[in-house]
Amino acid sequence: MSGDAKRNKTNCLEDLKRRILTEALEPGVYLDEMELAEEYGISRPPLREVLRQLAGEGYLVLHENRGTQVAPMTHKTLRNFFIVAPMVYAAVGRLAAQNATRAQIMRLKDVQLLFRAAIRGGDGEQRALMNERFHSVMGEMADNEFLMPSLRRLLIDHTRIGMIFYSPRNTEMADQRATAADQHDEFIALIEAGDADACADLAVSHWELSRQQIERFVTPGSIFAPLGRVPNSIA
Amino acid sequence: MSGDAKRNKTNCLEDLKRRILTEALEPGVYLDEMELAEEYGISRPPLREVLRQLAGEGYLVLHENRGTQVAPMTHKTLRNFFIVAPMVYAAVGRLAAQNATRAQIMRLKDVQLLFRAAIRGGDGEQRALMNERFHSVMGEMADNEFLMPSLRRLLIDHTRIGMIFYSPRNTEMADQRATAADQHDEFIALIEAGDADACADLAVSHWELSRQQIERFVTPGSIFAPLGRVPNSIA
DNA sequence: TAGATTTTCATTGTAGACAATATGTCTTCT
DNA sequence: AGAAGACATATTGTCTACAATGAAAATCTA
Repeated sequence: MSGDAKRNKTNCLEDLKRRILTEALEPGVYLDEMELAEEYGISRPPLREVLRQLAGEGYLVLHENRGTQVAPMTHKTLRNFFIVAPMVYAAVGRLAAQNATRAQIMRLKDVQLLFRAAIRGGDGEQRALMNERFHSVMGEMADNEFLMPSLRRLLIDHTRIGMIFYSPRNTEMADQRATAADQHDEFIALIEAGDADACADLAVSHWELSRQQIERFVTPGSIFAPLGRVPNSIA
Repeated sequence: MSGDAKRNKTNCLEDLKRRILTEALEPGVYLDEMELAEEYGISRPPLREVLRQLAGEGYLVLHENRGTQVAPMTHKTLRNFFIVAPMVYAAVGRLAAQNATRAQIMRLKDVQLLFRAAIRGGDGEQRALMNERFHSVMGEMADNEFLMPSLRRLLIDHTRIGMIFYSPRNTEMADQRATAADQHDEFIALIEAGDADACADLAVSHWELSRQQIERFVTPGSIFAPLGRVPNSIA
């Protein structure tokens, strides 16, 4: 049984990411080490390594002696997101067009097919994950270890925010999804052409589309009420 | 003895960071888990947690079943650094001026005193660490969880690069250090005044100073020859 | 002697048992 | 009855021992 331990461990890592991104594990929720270890068929030490790594990548927050929490989303989170996202996305777009390899472009096209399939099928979870992967691949194209950390962090919350609002029937949102998918195709074309300026501009447009969608839902305000406040926080 | 384990663990984390930043542990070097565990008086599982965390923050690179490596610095590293640094530093400067708290400004002043003391004393290691801490505090002032990851990653290599070139006697470099210290004081003043635009501009100037210093030393080219190539790498 | 195969061994990865910390509950006292 | 303190319990953190992987050395074959 222990022969599969490593496989279980990487599966654990990927699956926890998926559950957090899709909000199957909601922001602010506390995790149980024993429970998770048993669930993934590994013991606690390697699980704890996974949790540390996920904390390092911004999926989780570790509280010493008080457990592990799925990264909370507060009102400030959204504000901060709006400040940094356009800057980083534009930079990634530019660099991706400059540095993409043939193999990466092929991967991007594959992901885009899955993305469109998810939209057609009305599968919100898969749509969110494939969108995340699309922009993650663009990040890899940019090939810059100093830009990637912030991009990764942005994509986590961008994906989670997208999951909150998803509603398959709403025609207005369906239109937005169609536009987003078309923009993805444009990304591919511009990257293949190596047109850095246009790709950076498109990244800004793509962001604007997403921003409008978010803002329309934030006005109620209730959604971003304190999800998962830290226990014993002084503030 | 096990009562101090936690203390040893945090000490281990901080000390490894210090050794990496000061290049006491050189880029590309491989670490020995047993050796480190013994050195810090903890067992391997918690040490491995520390290593995972450091990997998540960009200090280390984990190679499955083949050990842990201090993050290498290649020629491309420097190129990528030059692309992202001005963007992130400017953003941090702007946000720090907008969001800094009284307590943070006091901490910044304290760090600045230590920074100047290190320069006067000719202590290159301390100078590098206090410079890192100064900009780290500015990052905390910016108070943006999406910007911080890239800033942290930049500061790691910025500090390591700075350590390579440090020479206490060279008068030209001494002048540059004096200028840098003065700019730090300007940062403090602008942050206290809440002048975001000026603070962003200063961040760019501060970066320019550092960039010039780096470029002067990179022309030889030998320094950034492949330090710490990944074993069995396909590329 | 050169190459390929097997064996050895150092090092990483994991499991299960133990220790320490924090929270919640129950008692006790005012 | 309410609050403070001590205890009990659940959960986190750690240690020792074992398993598995990979690299290097030694052996064998052509």
